[in-house]
Amino acid sequence: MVSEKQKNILNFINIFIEKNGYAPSVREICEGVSLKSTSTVQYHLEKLIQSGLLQKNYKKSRALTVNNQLSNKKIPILGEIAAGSLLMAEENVIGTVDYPDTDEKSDLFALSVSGDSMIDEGIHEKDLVIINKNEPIKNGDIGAFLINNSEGTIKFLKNIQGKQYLVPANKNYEKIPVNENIQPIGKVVSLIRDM
Amino acid sequence: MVSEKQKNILNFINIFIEKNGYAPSVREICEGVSLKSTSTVQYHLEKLIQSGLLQKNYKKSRALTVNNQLSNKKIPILGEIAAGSLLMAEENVIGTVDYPDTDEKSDLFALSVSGDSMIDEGIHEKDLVIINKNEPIKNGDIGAFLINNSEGTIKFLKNIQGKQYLVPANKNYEKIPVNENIQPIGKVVSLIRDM
DNA sequence: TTATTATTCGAACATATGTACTAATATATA
DNA sequence: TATATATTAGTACATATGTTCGAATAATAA
Repeated sequence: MVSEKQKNILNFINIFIEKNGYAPSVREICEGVSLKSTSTVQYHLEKLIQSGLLQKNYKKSRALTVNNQLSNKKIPILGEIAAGSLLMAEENVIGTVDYPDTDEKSDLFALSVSGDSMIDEGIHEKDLVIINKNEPIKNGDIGAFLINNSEGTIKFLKNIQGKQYLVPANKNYEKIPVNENIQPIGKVVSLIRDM
Repeated sequence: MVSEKQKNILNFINIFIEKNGYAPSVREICEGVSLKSTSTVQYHLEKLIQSGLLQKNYKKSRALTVNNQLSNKKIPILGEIAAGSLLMAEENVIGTVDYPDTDEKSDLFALSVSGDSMIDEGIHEKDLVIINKNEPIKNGDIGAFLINNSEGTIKFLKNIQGKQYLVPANKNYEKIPVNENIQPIGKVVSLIRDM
């Protein structure tokens, strides 16, 4: 529905606002996206408005607002996972990380990776993994699990010959059969590494 | 230094922006703070600018920005790197990513990783790497480089026996001696992977 | 092919908007 | 008191800016 040029324009507006603090004029958009005519821009703006991606105020200068409902929210970073039910207790929050809020229903938190059991998947020690507690861990997904109500871990969830296993991505570790001592926390949805 | 009326105006501008997403015009400020003349508003705006509380762009409509420093900024995601000097051209921007703005002097952009030359460092295809153009790439750092003014790549920068090399993290690739065809872009400061 | 839709341009128009200038009034300062 | 500074208003001007219209071209569907 929205063409490449329209996405291009939307991006330009976004970046312009971010850089300048106010929206670009029609003619500034012209320059920014290599269009010669203001009416062409007008045309695309109408399209973007119809698509609900942009809002405009009739006859007002620079009165554009982009529908970035994707505001950012601060996600708690948990340190040690003490006990299952106390998972989100304030005592365990060691920091926050900014993360774009994509989904209203998602319940996110971050965990600092310890150990190298997922090294072959490019998940390193001290990487920050974002976990969505509301997203189920499906076969083949990487998820966060609580073992014996005390130890938190990141592993693949895999179905092998009808049985479920937590599978590491490291030949030096063994897979762990899923039993009543293993409690799923949520799916790993993102990874952040600062270097 | 700043009078009540000026605080009043600043407050009105702040609320207006919060409500509408763009700054008010001079005449809208007139109405908002019960002043009859645009020149009176102009007068107060000058005062506020002198006090460093407001910024304005000469002759541009609604180009007011209040000095409220925000924590997050949108970083452009570049697609193909066409040619060296065109690196940041709007045509190449394929999206934006939210990232906490840590440093005023940093000039950040994001690049989607293509290829597997850094796989042993846990940098996968389609990972997003954040690059700071203003941070020099030191020995042992991972940096972004432009080869032959056409191809962008992520590699280790390593000093081996007095010579500089771009070193991949993959046994299947060879290291590349740094010469005039290789142009550093910036240091890789972060990695984001969505799963 | 023909018809339809999407995209682009140029030119002109109407006005929203920032700016400049002068003057009047209040408020402080000497 | 006189003098300077702060604040407000009115008017007019220049132009930055959104909008409209008509037409040409490109892309797509029928």
